[in-house]
This record gives sequence, structure tokens and C-alpha cells, in this order.
Amino acid sequence: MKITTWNVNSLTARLQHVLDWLAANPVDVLCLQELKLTDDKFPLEAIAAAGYPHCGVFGQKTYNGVAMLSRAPLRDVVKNITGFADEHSRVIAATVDSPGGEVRIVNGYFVNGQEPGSEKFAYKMRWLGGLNAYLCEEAKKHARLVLLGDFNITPEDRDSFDPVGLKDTIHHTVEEREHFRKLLQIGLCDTFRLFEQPEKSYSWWDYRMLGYQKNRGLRIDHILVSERMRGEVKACTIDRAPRKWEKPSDHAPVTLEI
DNA sequence: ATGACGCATCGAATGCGA
Repeated sequence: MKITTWNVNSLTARLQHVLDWLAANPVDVLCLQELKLTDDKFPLEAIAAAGYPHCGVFGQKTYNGVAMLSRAPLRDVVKNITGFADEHSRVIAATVDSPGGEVRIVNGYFVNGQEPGSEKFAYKMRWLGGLNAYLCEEAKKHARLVLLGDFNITPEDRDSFDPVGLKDTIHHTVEEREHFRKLLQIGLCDTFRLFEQPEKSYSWWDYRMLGYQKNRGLRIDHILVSERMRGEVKACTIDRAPRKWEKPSDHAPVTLEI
């Protein structure tokens, strides 16, 4: 079974890329972030025609918005973080059957935070606190749990192209990394690091200043799995191919194979 | 230090991303 996370930076602008990518990579579940559209504008028909008739959609105008596209039915779809009031559409969770039994998938578009010390950064910290409490409860209910999405956090220095120059800046602060570590303490593990990976592996590159061409990137899109699933993980890979296409998303898709 | 690129917004200049 394959599950993918991809921040598409507007599904309106990226629908053809999504369809092209799915045609070449027929994964079981595709989790999207930054739809930047309302539910009524979600291209259900085109996505169903591509083989994904089961969609959980939590859209929002202009910003944010997440969705889960699945070949198999989704059960118990829950939007946002239970117990944390949020104006933004940032999280969607659902249960799907897999060969190893059912899996609970939580798909998140984590808060960016803009700048340490800002009001947006304070919101990021509150949001991460809410997410952690929510996942503690989800972990109790679901032995097989996947948390994936755009975390907007580099877990370690090796996940950034310039950990020295960018020290303590957004995505690199001690506070953000502490929150990431607290997710691991629930029993989740960063599946990308279960395997040998190329040096300087990133999932996002700035549009500006030839970021991709110079591989000036960050690894901020992650797939974590619960303790129970750790032994099932066959691979976790970043697909850089669509980042080379015309008018790409600035993020690459990341795929878990179990 | 700033801006660079891209996307969205009732239509142009601005907010936001990371």
C-alpha cells in the first residue's frame, strides 16, 4: 500500500500536475495540502475519473485547505483538530482499509509561523500543542496511525540546506523542533529516517533565486507512523520529478510504502 | 537590508508562503 503527501500550492493551479502524477504513480491514498479553494470548487469528477472516487475535502478560500483522495472508501472523516478551535482548514483525518488492517491517517497543513516572536509564531506553538494532545488521543484509539503532511519544521540540521545561516529562523527554531520531538515521544517515527537516504534530501525549494537548481531546500514534509506500523514500512521516498515540471508546486510529493 | 517567485484576491497592490 502506498500513501502520499503533497503540498500542491493551489489545487486550481496544480490539478493537471496532480492528475499526471497519479497516472504515473497510482498510489492508494493521496493527501493534499494548500488547496486554496472552497469545497464547492474541488474537482471531484476529474479526480474520481482518475481512479480516486473517495475524497475527504476540507477546503478554504484563498489559503490553507486539505484533502484526502482514496481508491478505497474513507471512514470516520474528521476535520480540524478535535479540542482545538481553529479558523483555518488545516487537518483532515480518515480511516482506510489496508492489507495489514485498517489505518488511521491524519493529514495536516501545519502553521508556517512566519517569524519567531510574531503573533503567527505564537499561533504555530498553540496549534502544535493542540495537535499533540489530539494525536495522543488518536494513538490510544488507533494502533495503526499515520501522521503526514507539510509540517513546516526541519526536524534536524541535516534537513536544511543552510542550518548555520538559518539557525533560529522559521522552521529551524528549538521550539519547533521540540514540538516535532514531542510527536516522536507519542511513539511515532519519522519513516524517511528508517532508511539510508541521499545527503541533502529535501522536500521544498524556494521558487526564487534558482532554489531548486541549486538544491537550496528544506525537508519539511514528513510521514510519521505509530510503533505498531514501524516494522511494516518498506520505503519512504521523495519524488523530485514534478518539481522539474513547468509551473511546479514548490513542494515535492513524499510517499510511504507499507 | 531587501528582494527575488508564485498564487490569490472583485481588478492593482498587497498578503502570504517558507
